[in-house]
Formats: sequence, structure tokens, C-alpha cells
Amino acid sequence: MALRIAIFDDNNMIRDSIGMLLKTEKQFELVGSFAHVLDCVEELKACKPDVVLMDIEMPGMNGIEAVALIKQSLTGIQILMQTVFEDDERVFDSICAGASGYILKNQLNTRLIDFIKELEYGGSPMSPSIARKVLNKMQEVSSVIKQESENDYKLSGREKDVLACIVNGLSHKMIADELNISYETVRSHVKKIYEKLHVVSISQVVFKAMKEKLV
Amino acid sequence: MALRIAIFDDNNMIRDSIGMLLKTEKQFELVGSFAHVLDCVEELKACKPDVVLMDIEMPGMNGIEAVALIKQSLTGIQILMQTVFEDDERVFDSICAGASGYILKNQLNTRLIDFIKELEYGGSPMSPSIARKVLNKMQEVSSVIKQESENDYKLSGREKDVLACIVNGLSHKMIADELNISYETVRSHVKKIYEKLHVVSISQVVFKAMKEKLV
DNA sequence: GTTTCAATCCCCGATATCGGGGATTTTTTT
DNA sequence: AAAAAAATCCCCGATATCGGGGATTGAAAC
Repeated sequence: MALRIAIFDDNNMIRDSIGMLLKTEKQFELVGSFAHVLDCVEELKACKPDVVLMDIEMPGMNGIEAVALIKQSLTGIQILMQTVFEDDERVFDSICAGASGYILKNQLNTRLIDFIKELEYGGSPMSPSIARKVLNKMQEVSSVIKQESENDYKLSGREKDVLACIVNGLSHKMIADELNISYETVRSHVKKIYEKLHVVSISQVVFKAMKEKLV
Repeated sequence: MALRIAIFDDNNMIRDSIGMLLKTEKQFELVGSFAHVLDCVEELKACKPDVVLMDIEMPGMNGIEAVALIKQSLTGIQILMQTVFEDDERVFDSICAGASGYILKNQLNTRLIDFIKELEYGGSPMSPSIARKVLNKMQEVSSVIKQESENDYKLSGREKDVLACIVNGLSHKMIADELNISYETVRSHVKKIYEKLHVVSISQVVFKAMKEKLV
């Protein structure tokens, strides 16, 4: 069975040339071609494509919002974004909206057929320069998480128990009940924790503990 | 000038065949070929490659740890991971360690040359099935962040100012100084914040505000 | 076998925080 | 123009937290 494809692009020339390109592969069938996305959900429900080619910059609603809408309303559609810009923000927004691939317009002629086939096989084809942006973002996110959980303040076991209670908003008295120790013992532990974390108040403890993922 | 390439792979056949493949492009120069990564940093300092092809699964130290070490000790080296498995964890670990591309071994013959060229141009070539995993991970992360910042407690502008100070560990008196208002005004705002967030103490405010990314 | 450390408990005095009032002025909304 | 919300300030009394001491027990380290 043929792979059904729909195109959204406000440039008629591009739509036509993509249509011609797709005709060279008889396994592809162009089932829709639209200049704007204002009615995209209805249109796609009617033509039922497997793959959507979405231009990122269009008048009215832009391609990214459209992706979010489509992903929300229709299942199983793979969306390939096409753009002339490599703008970081839009790349990430598209990914978050649910796009499955990302092709630069200057690569449409040489790579589009391959990209669509890759989508069919469950892959996420991306121009390498786009992929680089994605990888950098991932490294950034993960390194933030890592850095935050690197510290070790050498808290004793009991101190960690008390710390957990503090972070969860318990008062000293409640902690005493919770851990079955006296109020004064809690205070001793708290003092030790303040010393070790270099803070002077509950709020600072909670802030530091959460920021550095100590609990 | 030729692009200098080094290979790490415990399989001699693969190393040899990659070497032969690279010879077909005279712009590439194979400057190192190693069966293990135990001395990778020294070896790479000696042969000074632009691009490293790293097998992910090797005896002794694995390729991912090696990537981390290399990225730490040498700058400007692009690392292309090669593997037979599409294991999620290893893909993400490699990315976090600093790999710039990811190629499946069954694609070495057909795509390696292109991938290396893409690296040279600053791209991050990835097999589309790998790219899909990366995209899914990014969507996951971003949706977690979104969901967490979805809440709205309708704090007024000033209340948000005070909240930010509280979360940063300031006492009421310090907040008064910081915002140039009286201690009693700070108290009023704090009371309102407690009401709106449904909490009864500073520690609970800090916990909730940080957990739900209100600041 | 002494020292170190974790865990427990206690007291005092000084601040800080909290709950529940009340009040005025300015801005925003209706 | 009237009502609602935001921002400012004040008082009282009740708890909670904090800093600086000190003490005991038992387990682990030296």
C-alpha cells in the first residue's frame, strides 16, 4: 500500500516541486497540499495521511502550533518539519510539539525521499546541523542535573533523616514524633546540618537540599 | 589539509575494513587504530586526530567512559560513536559524555564517509532510529518541566517578589531591606502567600515553590 | 585502650516566625 | 462611580527557631 503524504507550505512553487518529486516514487501518494494550516486538523482528518510535511514559517498560525494541534487530535501521523532557518528555539519548540524529523529546505531535493522513508521505518531523520543543536541541548540539560547532584556534605544517616523531614515542611516537633526522638535531639541534628551545609535557617536548608538534590 | 581520523574498536576486522574504506577518500588520513581505550588519552595526544570513531562496547573501559575522558582532556575532537545496539541508556550516556554523532555498525559501509564529512561541517550525523530515541527523550524531559510549571496560585507581583526572597533563604527582616518596605509589610505578603499556597511555614513555601518551579 | 564519631538528651536566652486581628492609600476592574 | 484587589503599615500574644553551651552512651577507628 502506498504511503500517504500531505504538504503544508505557503509557497506554491515549493508545494508543486515537492509534489513532482514525490511522483517519481510510485510508493508515495500525495493526498493533500495546503497553503495554510488554519483548517489543518479537519483537512487531515479528511485526507488521512501517514506523513505530513510541515513548513515552519507560515502566515497566520505557524507550523509549530499546527504540529501541537495535529498531534493532539490525530494519532499515528509522522510530521517532518521543513525550514530555511536553523533557529534553535524553533527547533526545540517543534520537537516538543511532537515533530518526528527536521529537514532544511536546501536539502529537499536531495534528501526528502530518503527522509520520508526513514520516517516510515520509525526513524527520526534530521539534517546533521539540526541534530547538533539537539545534542547540545541534551548535554546542557543533563549536565545541569549532574552538577547539581555531585556534592557531598558528609551528613550522617540520622542527619539525612532529619533533613528529609525538614525539606518536607515538618516542624522540629513533628520531626521528633516522626523519628521517635526528643525535640532536643532533633535540634542537635539540625544544628549539625546547618554547620555541614553552611546555612543558618530552615529555608536555606530546603533551598540548598532541593537545588542540589540532596534528598 | 587532510582530516585526521582515529579508530577504537576491539574487532580487528572492523578496524581494518574501516581503514580500507577511509583510504578510498584521499581527504581522510587514518592516524591511529586501537583495540582498546585504556591509554586513549595519551594515544590521542600523540596522533592528534580531528575525528575519533569509538566503538561503544569494548573490554575493560567502555567507549562511553572513554568519551568522557577524551572530552575532558582534549579539545576540538569530534567523536562518532559506533554500535550494533540501539540501547536507549547507552545512547543517552554517550551524548551526555560528549559524543557528536552516532552510527549503527550495519550502516558503516554506506554512510560512514558522509557522517565523517558532516562532523567536519559541524553537524551531528545520527542514524534516524537513534535520532528518534533522542527526540523522544527530549519531549519527555520538556513535558515534565511543563507539567511542573502548569500551576498558578495567582500570586500578585509583590507577593512573587517576596516569594523569591523567601526561597533564597532571606529572613523577613532581610526581605524588608531588600525590597525597601517595612518588616510588617513583608509579614502581610507572607501571610497572603501562605494562604494562596496552602502552607503554614517557610520550609513548606520553599519546598512547594521549588518543586513546582514557581520561581 | 584511647580517641573519634554518631546519636541521644537537656538548659538558657535571643530572635524569628505565625495567627489573628485592623488600617490607609493607590491601582485596577467593573 | 463603586467595588475589588494590591500594597503598604501597625499591634498583640503564642510558638518556633537559633546559637551556644554541656552531657551520656555505644560503636567504630586508630
